[in-house]
Amino acid sequence: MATHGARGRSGGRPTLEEVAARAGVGRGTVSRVINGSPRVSDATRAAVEAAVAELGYVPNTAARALAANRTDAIALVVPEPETRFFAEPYFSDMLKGVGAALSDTEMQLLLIFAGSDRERARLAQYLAAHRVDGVLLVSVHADDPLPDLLAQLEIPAVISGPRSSAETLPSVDSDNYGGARQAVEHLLSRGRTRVAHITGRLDVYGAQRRVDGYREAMSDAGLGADEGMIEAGDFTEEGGHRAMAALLERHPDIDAVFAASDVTAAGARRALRDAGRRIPEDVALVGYDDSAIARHMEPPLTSVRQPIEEMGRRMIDLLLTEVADRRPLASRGLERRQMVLATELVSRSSS
Amino acid sequence: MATHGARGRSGGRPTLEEVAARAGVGRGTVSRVINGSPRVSDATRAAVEAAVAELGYVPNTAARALAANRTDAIALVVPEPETRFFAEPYFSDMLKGVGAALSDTEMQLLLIFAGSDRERARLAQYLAAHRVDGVLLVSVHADDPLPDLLAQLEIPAVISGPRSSAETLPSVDSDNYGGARQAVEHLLSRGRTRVAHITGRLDVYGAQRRVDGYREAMSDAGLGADEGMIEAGDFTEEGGHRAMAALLERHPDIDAVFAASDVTAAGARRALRDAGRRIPEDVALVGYDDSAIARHMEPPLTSVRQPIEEMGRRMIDLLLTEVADRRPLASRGLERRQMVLATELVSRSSS
DNA sequence: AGGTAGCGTGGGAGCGCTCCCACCGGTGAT
DNA sequence: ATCACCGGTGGGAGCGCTCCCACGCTACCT
Repeated sequence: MATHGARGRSGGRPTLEEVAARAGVGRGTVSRVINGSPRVSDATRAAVEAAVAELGYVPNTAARALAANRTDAIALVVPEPETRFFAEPYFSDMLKGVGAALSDTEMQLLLIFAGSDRERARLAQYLAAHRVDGVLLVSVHADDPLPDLLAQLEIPAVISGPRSSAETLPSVDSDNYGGARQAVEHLLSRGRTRVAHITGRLDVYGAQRRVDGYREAMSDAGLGADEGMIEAGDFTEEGGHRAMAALLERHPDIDAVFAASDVTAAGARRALRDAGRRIPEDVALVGYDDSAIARHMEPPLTSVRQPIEEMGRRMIDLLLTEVADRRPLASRGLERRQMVLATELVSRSSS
Repeated sequence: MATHGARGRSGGRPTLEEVAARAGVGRGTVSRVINGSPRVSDATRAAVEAAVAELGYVPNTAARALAANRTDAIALVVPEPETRFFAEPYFSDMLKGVGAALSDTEMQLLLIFAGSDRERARLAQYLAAHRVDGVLLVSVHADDPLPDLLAQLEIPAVISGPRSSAETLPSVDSDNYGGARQAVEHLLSRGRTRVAHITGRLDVYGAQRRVDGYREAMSDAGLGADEGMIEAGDFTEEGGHRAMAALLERHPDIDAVFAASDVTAAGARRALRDAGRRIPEDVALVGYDDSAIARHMEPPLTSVRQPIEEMGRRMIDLLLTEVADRRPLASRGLERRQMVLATELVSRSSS
């Protein structure tokens, strides 16, 4: 490595100081221009901008981070193995929204997977080093220690699905309860009466809310709550298959199924086929997520669409607010920092 | 924001200096321990490590980056829109290998998409700010300006597929030529004689090499080079469908197809079905990549497997070497920095 | 006229680390 | 005994920036 003194000065990247000299102003002024402070005269600003352009000046991020005690980076933390991340369109949509919201910002987005214990330990170290200004948390389970760690480190965070109705972190979610109702009411409006539900992982709050929506839509329609019509799945295809098989065994006369995810619905479909049931003639099927799977299934799957991209965008908005508030220790608190977005039923031929 | 003087000292994160005081040694010694220098006595090392543990010291990355002029981060740059990244298992496998190779390192991996012009401009700015120590380039087209930019900025880089036979950057690739030969020879050994080829995007060097492999395997078998049996695809399903339809029109007697990717093969399969051809009875089909698609196709698709995870791992090895070499300006140069890994044919019922 | 805002500005101090030089004491060679 | 040497160590200088205080100046008050 080059010796300390020999670096800089000649050849290397230009520094703030050099820009200042070139523009004939002081360091402070250049810094103000770079950071868009309004307290600079137009003439000075122009001179500085010219010097910046001539020298091809690019601020040194490390120096800025050190002096200002911020990193201009936020992390999207996915407490799942890579595999699931890529398998589920949920994440890629979310990423798209997040990317879009960030694209006219100086913020850098980091994608961090924390599926294994080892990765989680690494993440903890990473956060302890305050290498990001804020964290976006997706798909967090009820007992995850991550939110507490973040709170303790005083790192702003926004969570996608609240962990419970008493979530303390700012959150953005879709209306799981309402979405489930939409699905069930749709099936009922089609004349179905024996509607079963395959749930998601029940340690995910959103999955519980879908169960709530199912239950209440059924009882509102005067169709008592037969708990035998509810079977636990886990958001996987295999789980959907298993659950559907169990349901058919208990209630061979089922005429409709609301599955908590499209992948689950795909598993259910397989079990229905195995049992010789036709879709939708014998059994109508509705999924959740409106993913690519839904469109390509045979028959195409009716599904509840969540505005995932939009959720990503809103999460960024919330997080950036949190990060900015951090500085003047604002009167934070009771403003509504929980956001719920509406879902939409996409009707296809499976129902 | 807290005033400058008031930060640190009390309450905040412990600094090197505080650890030094606690351990009763100098700053330099703590730094040496943190960085694993051998020039520290065992007793001193133990004392420092104890102090680090007691204080919960975590080095300040920004300060380190500023002082040492390195970032301890590398970027995986994907010059494609997010969509393709998620659609193709290639990338997720690569990411897995890269992640594995990096997991026992201090290096942080950044994932950067540069599909749009806007994103590319952002990336250029990012690289100009030297925010990463090195770059991993995947799926680069022949005319991409990125490699030149990296060279100009003197940022070490490793490329996955070479851009041409004269690639100057260190690269890791699978044996596209050999893989294509494997595929064709497999088809020939099954008694097929009218073997067509649907290519990938021909501005990708690897796709060209597959064509070469196809051509030479055919002519080595004494089956002249009928250029009409080659049709250009573009790695997409739609392209595969179109190409297959064109081939069938020209040569209705085709009895085998080697497609340059599994996705392409999926498109070809659809066109074959449309034309009433049975697979493999009428036409045998071989793909490339051995992705999930291959396993789930009907019938399951014979495919050429590239050791993508392994490639990711090797790329990291090469890149870390480059990054390290940078420091003592080593005798770089003629050592072999192009790496080619063998492929493997996975035989299934489509052929 | 003197007083007093307030804008636009320059530059000192400091962020927490790495690098390097100087220094210490104990070896082994002379 | 003298000296060069070397492993082990302390701490100064500096990385490039932000923050803030202080300063000059103009414009407006009384």
